[in-house]
Amino acid sequence: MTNSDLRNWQAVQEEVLRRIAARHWKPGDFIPNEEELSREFGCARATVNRALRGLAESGLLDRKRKAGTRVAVNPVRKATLDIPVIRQEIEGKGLAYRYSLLSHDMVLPSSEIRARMQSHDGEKLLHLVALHMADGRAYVFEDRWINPRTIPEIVSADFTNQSPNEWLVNNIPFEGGDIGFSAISAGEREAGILGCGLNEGLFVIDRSTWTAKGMITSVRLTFHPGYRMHTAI
Amino acid sequence: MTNSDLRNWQAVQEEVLRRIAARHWKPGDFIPNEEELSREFGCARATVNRALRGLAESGLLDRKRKAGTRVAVNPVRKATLDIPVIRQEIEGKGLAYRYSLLSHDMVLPSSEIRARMQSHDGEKLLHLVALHMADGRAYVFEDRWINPRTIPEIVSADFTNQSPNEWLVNNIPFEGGDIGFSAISAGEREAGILGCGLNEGLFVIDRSTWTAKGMITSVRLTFHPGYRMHTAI
DNA sequence: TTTGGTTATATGTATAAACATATTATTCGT
DNA sequence: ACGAATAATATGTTTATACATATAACCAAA
Repeated sequence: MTNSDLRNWQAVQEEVLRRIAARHWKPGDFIPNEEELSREFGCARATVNRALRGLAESGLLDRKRKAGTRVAVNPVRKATLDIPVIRQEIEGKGLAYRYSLLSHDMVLPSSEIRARMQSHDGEKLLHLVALHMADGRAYVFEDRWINPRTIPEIVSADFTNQSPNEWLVNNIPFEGGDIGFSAISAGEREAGILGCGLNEGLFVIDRSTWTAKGMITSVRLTFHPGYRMHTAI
Repeated sequence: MTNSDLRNWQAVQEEVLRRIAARHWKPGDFIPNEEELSREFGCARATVNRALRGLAESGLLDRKRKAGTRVAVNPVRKATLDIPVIRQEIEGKGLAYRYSLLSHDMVLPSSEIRARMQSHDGEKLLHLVALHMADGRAYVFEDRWINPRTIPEIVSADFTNQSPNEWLVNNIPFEGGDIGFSAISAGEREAGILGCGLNEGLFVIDRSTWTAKGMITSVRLTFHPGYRMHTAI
């Protein structure tokens, strides 16, 4: 019954997964400790550790020092999604990418944007609006605020051939950020830019990124109707 | 200039990150190999490996055997999102959870659903519709198809006190799945169930999960207007 | 020039051994 | 009975060493 030569961490991981799936180890149960498992599987404890650490990272196991390892009671599954540069996403689908800059101003932001960008009172920010097209059809538009205090180079950047999205990705490594996903109903502005009907449901991504020096940028990406973001678990 | 005692993998990781952020190592550049770095940092190669592997997993480095390690040219950032059970998501926000089952039938699926569920021709599937409420207000509704061939226990399950979502999470460990995120515009049905206006933009999650035995379930979660899914990177 | 096999090399993995650290369990003093 | 000090223990990490594996680079034969 017990396999006696699981000598690599992938095999150990699969066996543990199998036992969880077979409900041999049920949610909430403690599983044997690393040392016992390593003896059972005939491998080193480090190998078991590697396998279990992976499962804990993906939320399937809960581990605590001294307490032990247990099967997660409520498997909060973690999905990882790739966030590519828009041009690559479009070209990756085999479509022709085109981009146009719709506006480019230094303006005083609304209080909401000012708060999100942690900008000073009365400080102007760079506001960019750009449209990304796939095979000539509107794909997503990018409404972006950038803080020139954090990124002085931005004022001399040329966005005629490269989108702000791509410029930033290529030039400014960021250290952290947060992303929100939501849906809106197309208003006059969105319908006009994307060329879709009023009130169509549109997928929206809001993203803010920063470095140690401060807030870099905050952007809203509003996608064409029917857009679907996809991932596997 | 060179730090001489980065003896744990977190410190190594931070130093590598710092050099990338400082553009000392630019996108596309090869970085020194593990052995060189371990000498520079005064630690074991395994420690460097641990640090770099983590950065590669999060998409910041590209590693290939023999070729070496380079800073990712187009940092496809990976965001991980937690997918909790709906009850927990609601209770986690400090709101009162309630749930009601709107319908519960064995029916012949549409061809689209039949394809997605990989069900046989003429085979009936379990169709469930349930509404999840937070503080008495519609939060999300769950439109779910389940294959009783894969999950025979499902036909005798009682969904009066436990939602299909929670029943499945607690009883059927799954092995794989895929998730799609999109937006729709509220039609009659959605507006009726969620109690929102017609044409409001609604956030939608489509998820299918399976085990080795076959397709388990396919569900569409349609959220209330204004819902926002959130994550950090 | 192309094809195919060989070699060198960087990452990937496994191992034992030791120590670190968090946290539970126990014991002891009051 | 209660809280504080202490021991026990499971995971976490580091190390040196060895071997595995993918593959870039090179070289030779067609």
